[in-house]
Amino acid sequence: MMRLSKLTDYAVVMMVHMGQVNDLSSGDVTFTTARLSEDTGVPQPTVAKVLKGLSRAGLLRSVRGAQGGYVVERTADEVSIAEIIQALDGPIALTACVDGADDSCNVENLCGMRGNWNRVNDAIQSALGQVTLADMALTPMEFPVPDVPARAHGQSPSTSRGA
Amino acid sequence: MMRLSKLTDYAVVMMVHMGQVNDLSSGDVTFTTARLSEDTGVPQPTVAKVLKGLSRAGLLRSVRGAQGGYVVERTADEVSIAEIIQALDGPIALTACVDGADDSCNVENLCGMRGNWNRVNDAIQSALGQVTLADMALTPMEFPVPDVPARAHGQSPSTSRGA
DNA sequence: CGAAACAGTACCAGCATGGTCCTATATCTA
DNA sequence: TAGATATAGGACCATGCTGGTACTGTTTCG
Repeated sequence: MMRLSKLTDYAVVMMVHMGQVNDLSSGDVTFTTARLSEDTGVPQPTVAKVLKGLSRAGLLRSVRGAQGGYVVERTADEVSIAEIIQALDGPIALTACVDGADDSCNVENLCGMRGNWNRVNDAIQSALGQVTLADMALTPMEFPVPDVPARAHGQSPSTSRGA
Repeated sequence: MMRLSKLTDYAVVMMVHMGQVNDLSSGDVTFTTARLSEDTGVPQPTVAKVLKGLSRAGLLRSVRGAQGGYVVERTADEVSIAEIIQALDGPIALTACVDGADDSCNVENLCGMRGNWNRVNDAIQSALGQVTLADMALTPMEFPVPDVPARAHGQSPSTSRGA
């Protein structure tokens, strides 16, 4: 469930990547979509689409023209996952019964309790808001997840294609 | 983003409804899909599909044969939104890079940090786990949302077709 | 034995997502 | 100034998933 879009996934990856490169160069590196495409393996047009969204949301600054590209505006610990998600997938809303829902809610019988979804959304929003890019950049493999498929509630990092 | 499936939405509505009816009758009422369809306005086959999932997950008990139907197994405050979501939409996993992803992750370059999505998922899981059906059943209309379309981040209880 | 009601599966339509392409615009360099 | 570079913005199409339906089987009551 709640499979967030690939675009968002890419976005996080790219933001983390840019942050890391930026760190090494200790300066504001300008990334072209071409370079990011190489670095990540994501096709160039798609990279463009992702970065466009991020830039529109203010997470990146775009520099047009020759020698142009994208520049990160904030450090990794200043950007939350929630922001990235919202930048690409729109507002965090769990139910389909959001404002635009003209005729979705004509099933009056089952509405009436719908407003309470807000609190669910808030909970999620807050949860996502607490995870920053810096968290996502933490040591890739050095996790307390041995190769034993612990599976608390599903899903181990990479192994588990066995199923 | 993260639009959870309608099925899940229906599920929550039905669970809440059954809980309320159960409360009034102070007993274990047996609900047929036909009745729930009437009560909620959701087409019968769809109701069946939803309840089947819930029953398979152990949230409901099914009684086959004549006079059969579905019976709620737990009270509203014992069932979390997370459980319902998982019952219908599968495990709560935000990224597409979950276990079954054989070739999604062959873009090795961008993987390596993917494991960290787990913590995000955990955060969400925990957030959703704290909201119970009882919470969702709270006073439908008595919310600090007047009839002015305030729309903080969308969605007012029942009005909203006005748009 | 027949009716009622769930179980399971297969099937189809609609729609959002993901990805591509094209054109316009801005900037740098020669 | 002219050309090259690179983003901005939007349109466009294909794929896959979701939502919904129908059909058949199985269980239980009367």
